[in-house]
Amino acid sequence: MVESSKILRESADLDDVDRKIVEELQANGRITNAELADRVGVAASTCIARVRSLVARKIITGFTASVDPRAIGLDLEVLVSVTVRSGARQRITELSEELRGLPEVMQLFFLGGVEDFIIHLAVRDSDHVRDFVVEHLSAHPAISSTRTSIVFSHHQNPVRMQG
Amino acid sequence: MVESSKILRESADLDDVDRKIVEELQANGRITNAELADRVGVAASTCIARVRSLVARKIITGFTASVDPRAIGLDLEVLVSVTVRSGARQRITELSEELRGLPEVMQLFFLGGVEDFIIHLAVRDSDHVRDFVVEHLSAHPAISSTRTSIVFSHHQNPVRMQG
DNA sequence: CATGAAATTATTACGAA
DNA sequence: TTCGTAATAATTTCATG
Repeated sequence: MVESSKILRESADLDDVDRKIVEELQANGRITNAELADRVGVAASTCIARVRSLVARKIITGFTASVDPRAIGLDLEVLVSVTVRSGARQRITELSEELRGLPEVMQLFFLGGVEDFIIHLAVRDSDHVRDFVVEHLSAHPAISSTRTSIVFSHHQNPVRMQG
Repeated sequence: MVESSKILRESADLDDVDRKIVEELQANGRITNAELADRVGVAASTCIARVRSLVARKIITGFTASVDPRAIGLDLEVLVSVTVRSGARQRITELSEELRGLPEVMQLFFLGGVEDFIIHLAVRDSDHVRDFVVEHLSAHPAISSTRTSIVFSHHQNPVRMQG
């Protein structure tokens, strides 16, 4: 089925206009359509159709405001590495769902390797970390061990085209 | 200086309207101001002033489109843990600046603990990971060791109020 | 600070190329 | 698909409470 795999790749293929739109919207997701159209060099009506197509094709998965955790009293970020008890691996999915719902959890990486998860937390202080780990991790029957590291700084980049 | 520390905290303090705006804009950063005002229950002119204040106070640090790396041919995500050579710790800052500029790097966590960094990469395939590690990490004089883990899945949550 | 109203801009269907 | 246009809708300034 060479055809269908080619079609699948083509459907995600971005031309120069799409690429520029994606770049601009990653840098400023609240830019007006008119301004975006100007920057990209197409008509406003073309631009809005392109943006909708990018969203419909799930190339753009959403638009979000970035919030500084420190600005709302969450002064401490940590990464917690978690190892799941062998024989409880089938419970990883339900555990991950549970963790995702907790307000402290900013990110969850489900991994292959020695560690099964890494949890990125934003919390008030070190007492809050301890409470989180005790309540949601140490006590959990599927969890074998955890390791907590302080995050001194954290940078997030836009997704960039490569190759 | 009880006063000044109180003032600092107050300046970041959000009332119910601010909290609702932050929540809505994290869920949909491209919502119109009119719609946002409706949802929050204030006049459009009030709403836009609140949003600007949140941005001016750096509570909202930006607005971005979320892009699916797989949709643009970056089919593999990995975390690379990096340990810096003791005696080269003062070079961590410059190394981090260098890494941030690379297109593969989506996130960079600068840590306290056994590992000094964790790098979150989006790449084409395993050859691409190997090339990245060889070119930018193994060869670097400040780097002592690296460990790479495949990311099976990755979830990102909005920042949520706590307490 | 918040609001409503007025003026300015932006969004968006749609017809034509 | 792209564009220009025209109607609709949103944004933003500002005077007033």
